[in-house]
Amino acid sequence: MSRSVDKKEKAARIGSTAITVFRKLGYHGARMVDIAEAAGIGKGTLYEYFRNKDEILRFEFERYFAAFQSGATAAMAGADTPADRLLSLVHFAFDHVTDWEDHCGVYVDYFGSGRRGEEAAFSLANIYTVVEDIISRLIEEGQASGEIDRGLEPDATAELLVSFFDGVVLHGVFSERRCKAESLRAAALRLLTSGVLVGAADRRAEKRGDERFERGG
Amino acid sequence: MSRSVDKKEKAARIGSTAITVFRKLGYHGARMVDIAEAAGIGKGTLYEYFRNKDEILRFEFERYFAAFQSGATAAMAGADTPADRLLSLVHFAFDHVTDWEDHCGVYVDYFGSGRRGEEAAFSLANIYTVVEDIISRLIEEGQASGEIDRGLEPDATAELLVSFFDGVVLHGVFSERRCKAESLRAAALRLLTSGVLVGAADRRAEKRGDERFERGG
Amino acid sequence: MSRSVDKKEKAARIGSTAITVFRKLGYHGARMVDIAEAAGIGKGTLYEYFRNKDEILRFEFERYFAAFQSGATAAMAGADTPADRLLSLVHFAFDHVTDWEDHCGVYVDYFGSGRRGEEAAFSLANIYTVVEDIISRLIEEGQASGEIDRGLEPDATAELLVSFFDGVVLHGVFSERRCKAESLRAAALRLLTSGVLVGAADRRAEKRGDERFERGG
Amino acid sequence: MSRSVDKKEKAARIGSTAITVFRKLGYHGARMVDIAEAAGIGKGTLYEYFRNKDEILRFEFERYFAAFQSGATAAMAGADTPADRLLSLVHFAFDHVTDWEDHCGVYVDYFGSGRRGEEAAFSLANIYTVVEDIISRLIEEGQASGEIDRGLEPDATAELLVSFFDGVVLHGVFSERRCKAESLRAAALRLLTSGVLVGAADRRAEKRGDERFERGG
DNA sequence: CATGAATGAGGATTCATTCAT
DNA sequence: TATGAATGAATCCTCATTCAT
Repeated sequence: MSRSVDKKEKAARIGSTAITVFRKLGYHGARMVDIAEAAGIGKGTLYEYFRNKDEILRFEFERYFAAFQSGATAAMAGADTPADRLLSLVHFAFDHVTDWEDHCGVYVDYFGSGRRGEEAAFSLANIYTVVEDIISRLIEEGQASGEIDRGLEPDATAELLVSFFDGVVLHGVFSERRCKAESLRAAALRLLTSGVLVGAADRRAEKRGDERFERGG
Repeated sequence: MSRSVDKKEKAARIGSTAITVFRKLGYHGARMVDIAEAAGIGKGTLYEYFRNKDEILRFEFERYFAAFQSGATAAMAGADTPADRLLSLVHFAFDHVTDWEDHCGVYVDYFGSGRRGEEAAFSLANIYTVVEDIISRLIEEGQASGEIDRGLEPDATAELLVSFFDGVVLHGVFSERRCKAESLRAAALRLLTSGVLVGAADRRAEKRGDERFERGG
Repeated sequence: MSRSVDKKEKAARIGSTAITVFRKLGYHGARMVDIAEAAGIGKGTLYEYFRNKDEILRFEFERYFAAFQSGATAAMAGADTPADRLLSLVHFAFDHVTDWEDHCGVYVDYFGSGRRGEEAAFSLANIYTVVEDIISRLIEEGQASGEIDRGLEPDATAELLVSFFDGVVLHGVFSERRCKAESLRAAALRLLTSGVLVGAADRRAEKRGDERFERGG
Repeated sequence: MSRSVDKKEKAARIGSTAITVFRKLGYHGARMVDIAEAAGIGKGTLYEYFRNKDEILRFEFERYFAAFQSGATAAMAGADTPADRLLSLVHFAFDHVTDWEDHCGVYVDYFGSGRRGEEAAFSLANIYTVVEDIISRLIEEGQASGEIDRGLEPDATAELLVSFFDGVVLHGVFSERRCKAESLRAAALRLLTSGVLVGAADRRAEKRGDERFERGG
């Protein structure tokens, strides 16, 4: 048993190191030796813990995915209304990206290489489906309870929100960030809740005012 | 003069083909032979038109970048107010992604491989800077004219918008799109203009109402 | 520790084999596979010991150069007068060429390819400078002690002697030798000591006789 | 006829240019394009005048060889005694190297690549045989007439002299010359005629004196 | 368990040569 | 005759993976 624990722990340490290396050198650019050296072990030892290069990434991706799922679940559990749950989710997403920054960068590199339909269980498409479904349902609930704009198409909006989130990740990977994470998060929340344009919000508010009259009438 | 060949045009044809191949096989996965075969030429001929694999991508990236710049400029030129220009830009961005879909996919793959500060002239960071500056100024103008929410921090919002846009691109690369591009675009525009939450828009509208009284008073 | 291999020794064995291959096929004509096969190892293994083709030659050249230097030093150490040292040096040079025959042949091939000023530390020019300086000084000493003809210009003679030596090497490379090494060496020594022409030696001897008289008088 | 003259002349011009290029870039390093460009013609045109890269060198080598032969013959024709002929030959050799410097350099490069027995008609071994035979006979004649030291083995000495000559060439190829050609030539002549060592010449002269007595007695 | 020496499949790139114009 | 576009054979080198110790 203790042996098995040791092995797992060492695999975790290696995997974690590997991500750092992948991040710096790119998945393709990183050689097995680089990882081994960074982990302070021999090249051959790597293969005692992982079948091959891909396997290391899969291992880490699983951790990443699991952390996302449990974190997202927890975030939503702490909120009452659908809208709050949505905002909590966004907050969590920002935190998650910060905590798993290197991972995110690596996945852009790795999954970006047109490997699309390769394996259902091991792809971002997978995580997307899960999250988009959650958000879509959240939106529907929010629309039912009147908290969320009924004019939005739940599926499209969900996909869009996830896309936006990806974009924030991607942007950090592609270019040095110019603004601080905090002001970015603030802008994101403000934008998501009330949009950019003053006129549009007004018009909608007015329209809704009319609706109330009409309904009320 | 020997066999007359329009070198410029042939280079364009090869580059275009290469992008398709890159998209399908990934930049790393695509072998020079693959590109040559796809272009219906010999392996060596490739090197008559491009110094190496990288050069092909650079060539295409330049075209992509140029198209983006001129397109964005044109889009904004056709609009009167800052807010309209912003919306035009968003519209154009969606069109651009559609027109240059393969390119976008390839760049995610290529630039994702931690090659960050390599060369100023050849990186997405470059395009980002340009666009973010434009948007930032647009927001400031919109805020000055009262069209855009003054609570938004121009720089952060600009970076965020570009990030969002990237996200939409990335999402298409990473997973098969679930919604039609049209409904996605509609959702995006609605979201950008008035946000998701009903309450927030209301609250803001009300606040502004108060301001009017105060001002008026 | 894994398979214990004396890396130093193996590198030496590979390098030595490589020289043989270079000699037979020419530096350019020899493919890495040829070397690997001759050494009884895999192509990739070569690169465990040497960064590239060039590096193999450099490695061997260093050995050759070191052997020359220590050998020349030892040869001269065993002689008393400058003239003896010079003759010892010539003897050693002949021995050296015999011992390092393949090397010499390879260097003609390698350094002959107009790569002149490439790298100070790695060129025959280097070895030449060292040797020519030694010989030049030897001649000066010999002239001072009256053993060597004072009419000779030390620098030019030194360069010439080294050139002659090179010529002997080169000749073996370019064409099958017609005479036995021994008779060649004998001829060289005779020629170096007293020249070819009878008349000249006589004339000089006579002149010197006159000088003696003049001095004596 | 004029056509044929044109062709020949152009071939000569191309060949001459090629030698310059070979000299600068090495035979292997020089690409056909380099030669074509240097000659101011198209790559394909090269093949109108020469079957292939090798052929260019052969063509030039033939010129070089012919010039050597006729020059050597003329040099010897102008001298009366064997010893004078030998000295004339040496003088001519020095002139020849100067006139055909680039050629010499190229041949070191080209023939140095272990291509030994390839083709009798096209190799330095060929030229060597011719020259060595001439010199050997010259020495025998000189020995018969008493002008040349009878202790020298004609064949070995001939081979040696040619080797020496090669050495002077080689040295110029391998390293920047330190001494002026003139002082080198002077040293060479002095060395060849009377050697380096004073004592040896004396001893020999004395010995010969004894011989005279003995013979005379 | 740990290791690193050995390996060869695989890919980018070069360049002499051909040949249609 | 002159040309340069096209070509693929040939070669260097990399690196994931194996395996003897």
